[in-house]
Amino acid sequence: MHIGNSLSREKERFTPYNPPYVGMYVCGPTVYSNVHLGNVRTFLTFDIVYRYLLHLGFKVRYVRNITDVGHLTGDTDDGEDKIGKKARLENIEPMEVVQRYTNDFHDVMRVFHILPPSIEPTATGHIVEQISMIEKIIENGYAYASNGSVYFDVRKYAENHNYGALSGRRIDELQNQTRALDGQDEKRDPLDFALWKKADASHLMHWPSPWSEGFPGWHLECSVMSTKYLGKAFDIHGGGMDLKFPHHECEIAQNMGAHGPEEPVRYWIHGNMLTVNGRKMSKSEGNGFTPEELITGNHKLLEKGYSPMTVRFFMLQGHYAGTLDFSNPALQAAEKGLERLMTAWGLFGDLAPVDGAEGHPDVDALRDRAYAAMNDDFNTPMLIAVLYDAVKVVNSVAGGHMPITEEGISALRALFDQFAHDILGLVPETQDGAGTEDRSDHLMEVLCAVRAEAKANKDWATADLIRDRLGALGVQIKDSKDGTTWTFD
RNA sequence: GGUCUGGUGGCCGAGUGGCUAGGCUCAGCUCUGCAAAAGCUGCUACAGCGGUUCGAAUCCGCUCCAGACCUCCA
Repeated sequence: MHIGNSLSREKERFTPYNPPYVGMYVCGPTVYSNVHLGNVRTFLTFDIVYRYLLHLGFKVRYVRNITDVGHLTGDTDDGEDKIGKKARLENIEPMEVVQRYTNDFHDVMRVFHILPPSIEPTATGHIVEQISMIEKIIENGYAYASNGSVYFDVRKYAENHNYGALSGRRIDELQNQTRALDGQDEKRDPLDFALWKKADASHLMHWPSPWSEGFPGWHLECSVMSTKYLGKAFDIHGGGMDLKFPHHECEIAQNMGAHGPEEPVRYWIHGNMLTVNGRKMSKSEGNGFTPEELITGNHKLLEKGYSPMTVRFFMLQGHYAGTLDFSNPALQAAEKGLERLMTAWGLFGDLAPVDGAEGHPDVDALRDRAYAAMNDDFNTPMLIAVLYDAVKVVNSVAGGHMPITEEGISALRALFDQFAHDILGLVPETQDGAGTEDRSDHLMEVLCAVRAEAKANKDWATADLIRDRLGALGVQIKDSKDGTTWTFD
């Protein structure tokens, strides 16, 4: 298997440090507002990585954090904690903010069938560890305290480390660009970043430390929690493209500043952005959808509602490393495509072997291509193309156009179960009121029997009446040689 | 300005130095009482200009265009 490593900018063969164990860390959300679809895309990307590694038999420890403190609204010293700000605005405790949006995040993950990680640590749960990591970095000479805050000494670090290796930035160029920023009096150098910030009187979230009553810096929690649960050097670190700099660059610096020269992460994976009309989806642009808006279609940029599975499928039709543009025609195409895939998948129930000397489908070849697609940097669009070839096979067999053996059918079924279900996480969307399904199926059988009787008598008026009236209710009738089937909207 | 992505047929979106991606749309055919579904067929693209090559959309250079990051953002 090969992974596109953003550290080397090349596809590299995946070899874990300690097989069959794999450690994977993904930067989770900051829980101060609702997640939008752009966030969902990133977590979906790593859901696929996680699922595929599990499918291959790896024992994966998947750590995805919740950032519940520490990120400021701006770079200046008077910048306010986002969570604190929200708490002030809504007149509630910061931890209420955190809880509310953590719950929301979990709900959204569930709606999109994104598996929960093995460990979901929070920044506030690791204040002690963060303080001790700062102490280590100071001990090693890469950080200094100043007026109750602690800063990472980027210049000092860069003397014997390659700061900027991940993002391709050169320190001298960064220097030029940062010079203009203000509110940096405490720093020795504008490039330095905070490990600990002294809290001013208005700050709601603060903890005691050797330096001041304050709160941890922006990038520290991920270094601390990845080290704690995955070790000083682990296999995969993921996150959105927009975290590459400065967040991940700082993480590397903190890890190496604290623990020594070993690269903390072997494979960096960055998911690309979701765009809307060519623009990055973000909260400030007002072009982000919440899942609710998406499902109901209640948003000015949406022509109609789209189901979570449609969106999941749509996102998987593009490769994670490229940007993906969110548009109504593209969503509608995905909706139809998914329906065709699901319909074929549902046909397995009544698929029977068909005799024939020649023209048997080569299911082994399909499976090989499916693995080849996933092994090539989790190429889900290519996998989906393979699945569509399998759809054609299923439909041909179902239509009696193609011979197949009993083994062929079960191999085909396994292909769908493993790749569409286990790996892509696609499941048929449940109709409202699952408990009523049996009864409505029985009712449909009755109606179809009546209609078959009418058709046998060439009473087309009655047959069409039944079909049209059911169609108006959202039930599609499809006749074939072997009988009649139906689908619900 | 720097760093980094990308520009593919009507739309979305893969990929590869030479051989059909796939989905959606559209047209035709088969099947069918009609319809739908399904199957088959067609619409054959790779920003522009140079270069390397027997051969490039795929490699190299330049140009143009778009986007992201460089301040919090998945």
